[in-house]
Amino acid sequence: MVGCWPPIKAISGKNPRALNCAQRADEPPVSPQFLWSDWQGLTGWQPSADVLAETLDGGQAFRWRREAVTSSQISEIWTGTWSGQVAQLRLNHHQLEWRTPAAHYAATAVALPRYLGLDLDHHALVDSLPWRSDPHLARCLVAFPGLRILRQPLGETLLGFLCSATKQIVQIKQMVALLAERHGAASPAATTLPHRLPTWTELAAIPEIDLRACLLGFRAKYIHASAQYLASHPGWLEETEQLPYAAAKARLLTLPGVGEKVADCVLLFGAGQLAAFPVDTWILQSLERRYQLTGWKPAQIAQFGRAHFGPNAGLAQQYLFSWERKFGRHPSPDTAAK
DNA sequence: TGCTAACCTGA
DNA sequence: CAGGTTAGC
Repeated sequence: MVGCWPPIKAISGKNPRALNCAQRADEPPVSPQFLWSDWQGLTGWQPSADVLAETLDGGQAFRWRREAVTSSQISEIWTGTWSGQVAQLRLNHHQLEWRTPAAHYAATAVALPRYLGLDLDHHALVDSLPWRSDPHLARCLVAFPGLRILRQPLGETLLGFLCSATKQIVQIKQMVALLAERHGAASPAATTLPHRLPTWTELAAIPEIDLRACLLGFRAKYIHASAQYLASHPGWLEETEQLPYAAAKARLLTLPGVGEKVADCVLLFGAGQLAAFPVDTWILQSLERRYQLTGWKPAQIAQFGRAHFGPNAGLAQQYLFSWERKFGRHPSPDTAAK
């Protein structure tokens, strides 16, 4: 079973900022009260509900949860966590708003925009893609306006994608939720908030059998072995993060369980390396169907992707990926247009 | 820059 | 069968 966060009770009501509001005597002492900050507007990004969902829950990250809200004009709230941060996001009349446990406000106010990639000139990045000469790419860009590449912590991203082999997003989310719940530190703000993911040092101390108990299957062996390596090489991930794309990828590929696809995902979503072009089955399918690259092998597709889409190929990849998942479920002999 | 099966588990 | 990697032809 996966734990039930975020706590529904904690979401209700208005801004619980009244610090002088004494805790009621009939409230259970087992649920330590914490205060959410006021909702704050986020500038620099105005995604639709669909694009917000695709960004948070489209396979880049595995620790965001959507909750339906019935009692107001807001239809849903996303709760996510990374590093020591917990944040909620909502769309209020096209305005993206966020809040965090009040005690974390200052840190999250800095960390959230970076996590969402809002410190980058997204328009310029998209404009650098060859959409003028590529009608399918142009169609993908229009279909998901403002879709972002997240900038997640490298170590957590690595863990998530070590879980990802032949698994769907829901299952990966379940694995990392179990890892966090059973082996990660509780949030200092409240027991009802999601735990952190275990650090690689913590993971190294977990017997493989206990990892398997988190539904990891054969992936437990890879995570266990990678954890042994990382625990005995302090600073290895931090150094990897500083390297240029090719060198960083070569290093990641030495970890057990990390192949081409996982390495590129980790670098794209966990290190801001927009040159990384992960080739999974969706991208294989996309380039085969939309670019007539029938029969090309993953390595060839990757080479084509980097050459055709350029230094920000990873951004293009995310649009193609999202489009294929949403619209490409069944083959369509579409735009053979050149 | 070959190719294929085995690897765990459950939506 | 699933958003892959690895061992072993």
